Amino acid sequence: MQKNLVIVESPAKAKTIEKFLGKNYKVMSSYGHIRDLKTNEFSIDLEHGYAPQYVIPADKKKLVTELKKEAKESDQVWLASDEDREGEAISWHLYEVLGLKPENTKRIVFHEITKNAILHAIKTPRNIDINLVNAQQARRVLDRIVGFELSPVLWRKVKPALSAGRVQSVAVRLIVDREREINDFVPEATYRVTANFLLPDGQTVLKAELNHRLKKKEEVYAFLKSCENVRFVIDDIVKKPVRKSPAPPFTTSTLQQEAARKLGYSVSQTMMIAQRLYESGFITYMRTDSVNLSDLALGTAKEAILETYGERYYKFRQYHTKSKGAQEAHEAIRPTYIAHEKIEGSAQERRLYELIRRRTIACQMADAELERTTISVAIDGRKEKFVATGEVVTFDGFLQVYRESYDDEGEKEQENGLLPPVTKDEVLLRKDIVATERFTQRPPRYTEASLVRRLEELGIGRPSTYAPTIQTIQNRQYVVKGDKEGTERAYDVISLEEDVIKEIRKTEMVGADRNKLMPTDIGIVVNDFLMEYFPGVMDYNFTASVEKEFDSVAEGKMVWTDAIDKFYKMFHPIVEKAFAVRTEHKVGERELGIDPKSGEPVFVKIGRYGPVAQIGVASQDDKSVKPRFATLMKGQSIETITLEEALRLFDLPRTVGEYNGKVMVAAIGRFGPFIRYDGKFISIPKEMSPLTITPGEAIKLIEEKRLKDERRFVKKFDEEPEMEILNGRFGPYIAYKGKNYRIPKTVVMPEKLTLEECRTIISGAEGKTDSKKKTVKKK
DNA sequence: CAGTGAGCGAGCTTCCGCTTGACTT
Repeated sequence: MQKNLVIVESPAKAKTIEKFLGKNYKVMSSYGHIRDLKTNEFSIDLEHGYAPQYVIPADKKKLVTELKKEAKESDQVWLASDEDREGEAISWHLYEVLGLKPENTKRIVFHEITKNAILHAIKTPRNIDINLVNAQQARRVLDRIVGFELSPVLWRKVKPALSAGRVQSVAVRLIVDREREINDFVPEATYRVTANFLLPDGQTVLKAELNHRLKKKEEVYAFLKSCENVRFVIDDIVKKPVRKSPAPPFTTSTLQQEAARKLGYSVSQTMMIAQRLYESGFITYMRTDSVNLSDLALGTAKEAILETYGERYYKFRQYHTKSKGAQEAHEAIRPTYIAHEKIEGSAQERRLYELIRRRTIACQMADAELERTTISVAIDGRKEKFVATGEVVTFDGFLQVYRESYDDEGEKEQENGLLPPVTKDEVLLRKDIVATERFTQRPPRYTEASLVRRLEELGIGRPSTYAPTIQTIQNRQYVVKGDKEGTERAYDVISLEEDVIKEIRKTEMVGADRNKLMPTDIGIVVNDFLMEYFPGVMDYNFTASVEKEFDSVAEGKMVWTDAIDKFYKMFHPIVEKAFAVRTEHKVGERELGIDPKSGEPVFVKIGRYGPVAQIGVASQDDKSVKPRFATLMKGQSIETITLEEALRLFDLPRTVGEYNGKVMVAAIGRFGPFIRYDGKFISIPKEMSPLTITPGEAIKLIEEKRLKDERRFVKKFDEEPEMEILNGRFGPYIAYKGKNYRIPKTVVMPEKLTLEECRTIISGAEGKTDSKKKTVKKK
């Protein structure tokens, strides 16, 4: 029989707040939105001013009934969802659905979860801001219109079950555009000239680089020639102090980036681990775009720094969120108790916590101070100079705790540390001068985290959607995360040593990539199609420009349905037009030529299940005339495949030969190329092709597989037939009731494990969370 | 993480933002 009911968005938050408010307050959570448009219908009434048709999702019904009951029994209901557009809408939906009355409903907001902040909020309630709510409705309705009108166009023109949307389609475009930039990239070569000089002591070496790059080989020869018999003199020594400041505290996006670079976590992994830290009360909320720190956090960070590092290392800093739309609904991501150096939890949780803690502390620490020394060496008779730069940390400051990582690390030239002591006009002895051919770098492919950074820069997507968006574009097979083989490239090294000029040719590997996002054929075709018909929605500034409209709505300067009407009147006719375009062929289809055997045309296109080659066309009249199909191989693209390559695909399945009286057949299946032999399937490694594999190679694969299968069974238990010890790709493991368990490294001889020991291993593993992977849906 | 193994003429599909679910017989 409480007097007051407070409703917040997150249950973890509810738990903490309840402690501050005492007996007269009950705090409950709405678990985000409690109402939304129907999931499988358009749900916007175009005839009646774009009226949204909201429903309570099935999994929220129980919760809503409970909230209703509690609200009825309370004298006063406090709607305490976040202070941003979505939060305001959540409060409004609660108000409507729970049937609340104005006289006993109050809207409150607080920016940090402390007793003071909450008590202050209770003292200063306000009403629901209907303009802000309407801005959210406009956002929601626009996204539904874009998504549910574009997707069906793709089903018709490209492939069933595809999707398009304001956020995901632009994310795909970024990746497609980048891949094209990479394809079109022409590296330019220049010569980078470095020299090693001996100081007068005859021992110390000074390494310096020429202050400009040479373009042509003839220039290099001329330059080296001119260096043969000249004096090199220390021309200038400049020392300059440099300061470096710490990075701001973490937001969702920067946390995702740093966790990827420093800990190797994927974007969704980071979010799952952070969620657990949040629920355990170790960190503040993990979905935020704010870099703001509460006074409490600033104070405790100061204490921790003063205690551990001393006054010299402390500096008060306040960060402000730059992005315009940011509402500062939450704080930055930080430890709840900064004094806690370590936490209990899995190794992953501890590492992420430590990262967050270090970043938070570092941002309240003093600048690092460095001294940068630049030494220039004059060449008699030339105006170019050799330059050596070195940086020495004179005061480490925040660097003692945290060093930010960058994506292009390792590509940068190594910087010198301390330079040897030299004096002006000192004459140096030339050891050698080396000119190395260097090439300009192609733009980098996106990683999950760098894509998030780019989306955030463009103001597209929100902290809660970065990870799901990246999942969606991979689920739709617009984009794959994968590796790319590098190619070999030759470069010249021309050197002057003693009085001899020598030229040698070396090779290096370039362009190799690991775990990067690359567009698929489907992604490219869909992107190009959308770019042709819907350039407005695909524009990188589309979100920014509609956000401006939503802002006007939020400020009460515009009626939300007018904003939608303006957009719809422009957008819908284009959808109609895109539908109406009669195409003989599928979007993205390409005719390669004529099959010499049948005289029929050969096409490549996006088929029902992905890229496919086709010989002949279906006949309208004669149903028996059927085209033939063959799936493209991994690495082949409908953009680049040739007629010959396409025709070869129709050689599969192909009889490779016989072995022990049974045939070996090569083909491509769901998981790539394989050999079928004696009712078994053996994968063909990617160095070989099913088109060219020889009987000898196939037999070798079959024998290897046979050997592996024999070694697969390590041990069985008669008393427990479901318990088995097996050899897998990653060594021995225990299989039990459809689940697999790792055998600890401390076990040297797995075959000696007893049933009891196996059980202990399993019960030990059960305690931890095991990420269950969903198998590909069949049928 | 731990083994899988097609098809291409009609059944269904889809958006973006909030938030964490977890059962009865």
